[in-house]
Amino acid sequence: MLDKSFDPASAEPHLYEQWERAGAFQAQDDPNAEPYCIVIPPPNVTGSLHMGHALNNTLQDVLIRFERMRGKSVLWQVGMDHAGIATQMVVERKLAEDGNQGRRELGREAFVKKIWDWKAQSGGTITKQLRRLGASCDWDRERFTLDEGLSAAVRKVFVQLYKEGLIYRAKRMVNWDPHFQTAISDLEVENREVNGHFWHFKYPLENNETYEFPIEHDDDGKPIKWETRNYISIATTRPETMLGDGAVAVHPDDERYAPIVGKRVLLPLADRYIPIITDEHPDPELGSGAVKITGAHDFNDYEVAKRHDLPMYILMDERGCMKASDIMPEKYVGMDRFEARKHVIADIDALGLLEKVEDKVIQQPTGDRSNVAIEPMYTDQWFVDAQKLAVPALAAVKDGTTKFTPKNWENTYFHWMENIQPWCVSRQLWWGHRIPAWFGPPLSELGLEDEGVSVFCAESKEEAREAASKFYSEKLGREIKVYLAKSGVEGAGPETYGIGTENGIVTNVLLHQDPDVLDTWFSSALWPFSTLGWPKKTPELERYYPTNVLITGHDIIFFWVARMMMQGMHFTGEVPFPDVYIHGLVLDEHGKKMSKSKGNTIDPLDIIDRFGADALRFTMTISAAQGTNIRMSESRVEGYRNFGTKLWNAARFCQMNDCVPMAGFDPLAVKEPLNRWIISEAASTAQNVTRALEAYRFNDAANTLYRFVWNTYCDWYLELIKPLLNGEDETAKAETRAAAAYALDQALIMLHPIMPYITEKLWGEIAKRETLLITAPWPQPNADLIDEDAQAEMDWVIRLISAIRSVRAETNVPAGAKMPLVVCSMASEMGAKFKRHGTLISRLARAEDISFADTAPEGALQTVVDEVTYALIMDGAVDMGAERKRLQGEITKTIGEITRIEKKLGNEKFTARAPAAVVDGEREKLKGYQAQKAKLEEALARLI
RNA sequence: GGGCGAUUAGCUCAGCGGGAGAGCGCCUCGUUCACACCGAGGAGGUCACUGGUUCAAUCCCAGUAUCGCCCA
Repeated sequence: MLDKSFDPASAEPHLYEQWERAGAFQAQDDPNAEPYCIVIPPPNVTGSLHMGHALNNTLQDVLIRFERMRGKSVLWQVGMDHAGIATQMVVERKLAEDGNQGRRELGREAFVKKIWDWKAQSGGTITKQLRRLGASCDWDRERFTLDEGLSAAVRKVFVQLYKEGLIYRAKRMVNWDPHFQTAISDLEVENREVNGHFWHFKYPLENNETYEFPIEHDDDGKPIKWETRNYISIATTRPETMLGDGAVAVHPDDERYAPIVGKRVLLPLADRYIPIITDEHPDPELGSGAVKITGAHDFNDYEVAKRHDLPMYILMDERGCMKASDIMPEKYVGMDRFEARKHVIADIDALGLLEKVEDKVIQQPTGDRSNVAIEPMYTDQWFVDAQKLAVPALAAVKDGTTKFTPKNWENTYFHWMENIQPWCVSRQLWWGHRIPAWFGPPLSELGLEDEGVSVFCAESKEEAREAASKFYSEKLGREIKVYLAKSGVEGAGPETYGIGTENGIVTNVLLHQDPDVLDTWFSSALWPFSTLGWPKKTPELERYYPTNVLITGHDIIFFWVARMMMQGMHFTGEVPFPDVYIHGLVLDEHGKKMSKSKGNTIDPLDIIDRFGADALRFTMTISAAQGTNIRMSESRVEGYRNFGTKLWNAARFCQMNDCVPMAGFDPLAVKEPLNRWIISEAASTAQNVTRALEAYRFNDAANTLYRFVWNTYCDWYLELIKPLLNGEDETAKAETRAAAAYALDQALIMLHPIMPYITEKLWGEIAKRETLLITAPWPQPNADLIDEDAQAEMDWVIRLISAIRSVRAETNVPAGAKMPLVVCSMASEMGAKFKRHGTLISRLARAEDISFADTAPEGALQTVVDEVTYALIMDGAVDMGAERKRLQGEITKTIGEITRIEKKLGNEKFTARAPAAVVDGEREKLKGYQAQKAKLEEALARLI
């Protein structure tokens, strides 16, 4: 006997173990089974389960379990990424908390070892949490982006792209994070609105020259008043960068400055002269129309500086502190950039050159992890030529090889891909894939004529050494030995090479590997094929690539989807997946993004603890309507927990009534209309759920099941079979028991992908089974199981019972009172129907002594169903006022319908142009309503 | 400034060219042995606004308003 309700806390771990022990999560070997594969969006090794993961992984698991039950050979490829910045940050913080040496004191090797130690101990929390959610991924194939296999894939990709010219090293503007002291990509920068200032400075003209500057204009915009100026006015939101100005630019059409274009101004504080140039970049309408150009510290200025060949003065070091150089005034050296800002402003003011200060809301580029202001910096970095890789990736979505669901996200993808920028992939971190590039001495250092660095990209040290040896030997015309510097040397870089001489002749060189690592997303981009074994031609790669669908949130379309598309197509020649399903975000009850700083996060594990994983999963699934975000509310989860309990109790009822699955039960051989009906309902539910899941319509699938279980099976079927089970007809009883068990099984099977725990538990509890539910076969579509006659008949029974209950309730008949029922029809068909269903109508509607007559007796309660009047005879006082009001209300409603349809049918254009089926349908409806109205009016007339 | 989305019952949301739906909440009644994490019945909506297309618009199109997200 089942307990009164399901206890998730005690049952879930056991069930999960059972699945794992049975090897249910591993793909089958059956070569005839169709393969089905999803790769998990790899969570961070530092991560822990949040609502976004809960949604994302629930949807994946729903599909995975669904396809597994459909008999496919299913692989849910699981794993984590190493999350370069985040992990390094976590471990550095931990070292500091524990009072250990810092990263730099420890040195690279020791520090990286500490991270691995940390990973072994505390990393991967999320994988345990995914198990609690019920995720049926193949843990035996778990991968990590820093695994040897995946790292080999990274090296191969890097080297090949380098050889193809699609990866290059260049000095360019990048987003520099002064906190983490690394470059980051555009995508890792958030533009946040902050209250800042606009400082207006005067830059005096050389030799105290002057010009006439218009200060008043007439209505046509013509200048009418001028003043004599010996300076040009510029405005900036970052005053400290003025120390690195290379020019002042004005728009070529800006006549105000025409007289001074080509002249020079004195850059205050720096005491340098810089030219006034013209460029399209300055907007004459904005500020003074003149713009200072700091080529090495601003993206726009950088473009201007390049166009005009202006010098790029690098002002700061990696921490964002002013750095000693030829152009840096001594007093600012070593100051933090914000400290320097204060001093620059004060010093300009002291010179009388501070014109004014405005308050201004500015877009502050901010590191998404560090939360510090990002500094545009001119540095050497590695870049991927994303523009070229984007071409096929873009085409694949345009031509439908890969489809997004919902489709509108394709626009986002297109827009980004069409405007894609070079991707900065080098990071000045220690945790990640070390860039497989080795630097040697430039040829200029070896007495040969050549500019630039000598770099050797190779998949291994040996290959790098070989390539370098060949290179130098050929160039110098003699055998040159190549040595590799020990890795982990602090401060090493491209300039750290060595030249060995014997007797003044170069005989050997020392190479040094690039100290930087690659962006984590560089390895994540390879995930769909690197996890399957690429570059090796493994059976898994052969079988499961391209994968079937990628499920993710829209926030990483750029970060990940686009990059997987690019790398996948470039290296495998195929798209990584034909479908991309983009789900919404999980928001709090008030529609706000959840965030730790807001304190509005809901912990999925807490929800699981309180309501069970199934309730959380059902909530996620039924809320996942395409194109919508999910507002998470506890009452919703509670409601679906209740749904589980409802299912549980239905099973309990079955158990109490010996409704156990019968071997060899043939649903097609069933006789009782009631049973034919529930089988038919189950079949159409199967059809609808299958279609919904195939189309990623998760909410439809869940809704269909909810209604089938609660509204059809529990509310009606189980109630309707009670009289039968208590009856005398043993044949009918046996059939009903088997049918009830069959329909329950169908519900368990179909609910399993969404609510795996409770369904598996019931599956095992209510009968001896040959297999676990997780591997039970999904219902095959079978049109023969749909019985429209049975559906129509039971629909009538239900509507009749509802109508009688409604009359009783509205006329305040005591709930327990039994009333004689008079069916006002002498049709033989009606008699037959009541012969079949009279007993259960009696029981469920609390009617007795069913009789047939031409007309209703006086003073009875009446209701009309399908044009037949049913009279309930009251014993004692009837609330006739209530009854009159009720009938009058129904008549009014019916007249409303009649009027509406008559108006429609009265429209000649409607009857002429609307499809015949629609017109006929309307005529039928009209007839029905008219008959009903007549019956209702008769009924009203019969009331005293 | 550009793009995308939302506006439907008190709340949270589905639906989407031919009779307005669900869950929660609310009101009334009910502990008859699956379930009070329940059952029965009920109230509640000019489907944001303005135009247009159509025989027919909550649904398609255009515009307006408000809100949200993304990009610059």
